[in-house]
Amino acid sequence: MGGVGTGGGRGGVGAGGRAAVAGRFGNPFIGGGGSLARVQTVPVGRGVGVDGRARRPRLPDRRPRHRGPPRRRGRDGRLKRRVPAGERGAWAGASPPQVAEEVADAVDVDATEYLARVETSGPYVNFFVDDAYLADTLDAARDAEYGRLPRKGESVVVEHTSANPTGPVHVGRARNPIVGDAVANALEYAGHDVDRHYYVNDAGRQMAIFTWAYETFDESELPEPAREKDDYDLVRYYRKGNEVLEEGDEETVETAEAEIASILRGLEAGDGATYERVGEVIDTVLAGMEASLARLPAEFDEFVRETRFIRDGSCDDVAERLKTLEESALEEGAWQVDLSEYGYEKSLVFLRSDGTSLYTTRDLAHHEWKFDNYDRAVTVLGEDHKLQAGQLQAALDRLGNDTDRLEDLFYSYVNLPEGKMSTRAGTAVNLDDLLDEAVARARGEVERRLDDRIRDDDLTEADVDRIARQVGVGAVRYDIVSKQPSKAITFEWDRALDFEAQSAPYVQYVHARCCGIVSEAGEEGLAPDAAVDSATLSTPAERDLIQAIARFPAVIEEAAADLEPHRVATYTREFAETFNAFYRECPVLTADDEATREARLALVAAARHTVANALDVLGIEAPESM
RNA sequence: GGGCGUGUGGCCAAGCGGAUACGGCGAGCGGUUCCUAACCGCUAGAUCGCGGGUUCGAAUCCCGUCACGCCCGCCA
Repeated sequence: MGGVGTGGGRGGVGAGGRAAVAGRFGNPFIGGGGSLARVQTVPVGRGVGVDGRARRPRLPDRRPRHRGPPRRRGRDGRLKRRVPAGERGAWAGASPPQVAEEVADAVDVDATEYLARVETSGPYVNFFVDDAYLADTLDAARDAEYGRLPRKGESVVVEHTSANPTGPVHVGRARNPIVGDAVANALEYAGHDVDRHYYVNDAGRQMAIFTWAYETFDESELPEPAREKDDYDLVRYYRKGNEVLEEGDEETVETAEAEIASILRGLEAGDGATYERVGEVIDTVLAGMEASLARLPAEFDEFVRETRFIRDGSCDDVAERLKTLEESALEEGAWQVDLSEYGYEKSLVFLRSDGTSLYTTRDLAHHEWKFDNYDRAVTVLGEDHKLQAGQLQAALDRLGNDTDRLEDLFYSYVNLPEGKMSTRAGTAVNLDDLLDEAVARARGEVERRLDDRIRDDDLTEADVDRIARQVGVGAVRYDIVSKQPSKAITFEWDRALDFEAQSAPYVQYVHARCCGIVSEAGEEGLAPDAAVDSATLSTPAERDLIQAIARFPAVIEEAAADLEPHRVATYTREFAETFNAFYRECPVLTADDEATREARLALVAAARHTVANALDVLGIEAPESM
């Protein structure tokens, strides 16, 4: 069991270990790596030594397990950390309660910066923070950038989506851009230098089919496009092409296959004219897909083309190096490498008998290029790519790369109740349609609520548009990003577009409430930046809210380190619940005395920054009114 | 057949070695002269797929089993 207070996972710790250290407890901007570093949420007994000073645990060899917030809080509203004492190890033989006592006794509260007291409760050791911790949290969250961790000086490339440019982006794959974008955001917030890449498969058979079909069929043979957009226009050729290949007569198929093969050979040979033909199709479709993804919004720093690695010779280089391996062999004219030492039964073919490369061969060159340009590489992939990704990693390792720098994040596909979505078969729900429907339904909600609106802020038509878009798109993203990627999702309109609790609007509403309070305060000449005595904030609801704010940087750190953006979504939901309790119980502008008004206003401002940035990580807009 | 993943109240779902399993939807009841009710409170509903095991302690780890999904191409 690891020490919770220390960095743990591969995310590393910030300068001086401050970020992660204080982060487990809450806030990386406060604490200075001092006292909080000694506060641990650790089952005592394993790995944590209580020496004379009893405050410096060993670094864990595994990632910490106790990451969550304290579920229970002290009646006084102070932070309690549960520390179950037990397991075997240093205290073998001692009962958990005894160990807890020893640990509690060994902690010198006076020597810490933020600890008020330490208590035991059966096998648990609870640590309580003092007012200084709350005050410093409030202070740190005054910054609109609250939650952004210190720069780590480490570059990461996040490759996501990378859907073949065969047609409009559909919902079956929508998890990829949404999760990928959120992971990239989380890494950025955690202090990494992030680039977002879309890897374009422009060298495969699919694209050759597409190009042949585009050049062969006439528009008059095709149905009307579903939408006046280039990707919808061109996908008709792709579908028609596949249909002919599957159902056409022998002669037609033969001719087509000859043309397709010639296109593939042209690409492999680096033939300029072929590149131009294929490029025209790809550029057109990709531009359409890019526009759809931008609505999420998911944007990319670079579209990396597969053919690039053929043209620059690096794919050949990889193949040549693979050939020299002991495990490689020429079988029936095709080169393959035996990866059984990595647990893969079947050999990986890296050169066809006609000498052309395969997808994985090019991807090997692609990844070595990533290693040359970045410290780490993260790839978001559908679960059907697991085997291929594993073989890729094994081959990369065999070629002498440090594959610890490579991490994959897999997600299950979104399916329809009646089965899979397919571009080719045209059975998919397109992302554009989902977003349109989401915005339309959101608009309906906005208009329905317009009548019984208490707030007198006269929403304009533009405001209604804005809110409908923010809420509609946000709901779609939240629905997807809030779930563990490994779990399968069955797409149902009503479920995906539920604006009730536990959805984006629920959280967005909290932000709008914060903004409403701050702006109204401004009208009364009250700014949220007065010096605040945190002792003024003494009710449980206020304390809980400060603690929720304090947790945010740790949530970022963990979501980034573990590539689990859904944790940020869970956090936003819990945060919203905590804020709403505060909202219900603690009037801000109408508070009894001036000191309370100012202190609560500062708290609202801090909450606003927190929820705005948490939503930002998820790629969801934070409306100032709704 | 083998590999990987998933299985938590009627439905969705968090938690993934620790204190009475977080929430939502749906069901029932209640709350708005007061900073936005896209909100809040209360009630009912869970042998955490099933069977073993490890542990002071298991939804969480191990073994087995069942169900569902994905994968096992000189496709991508």
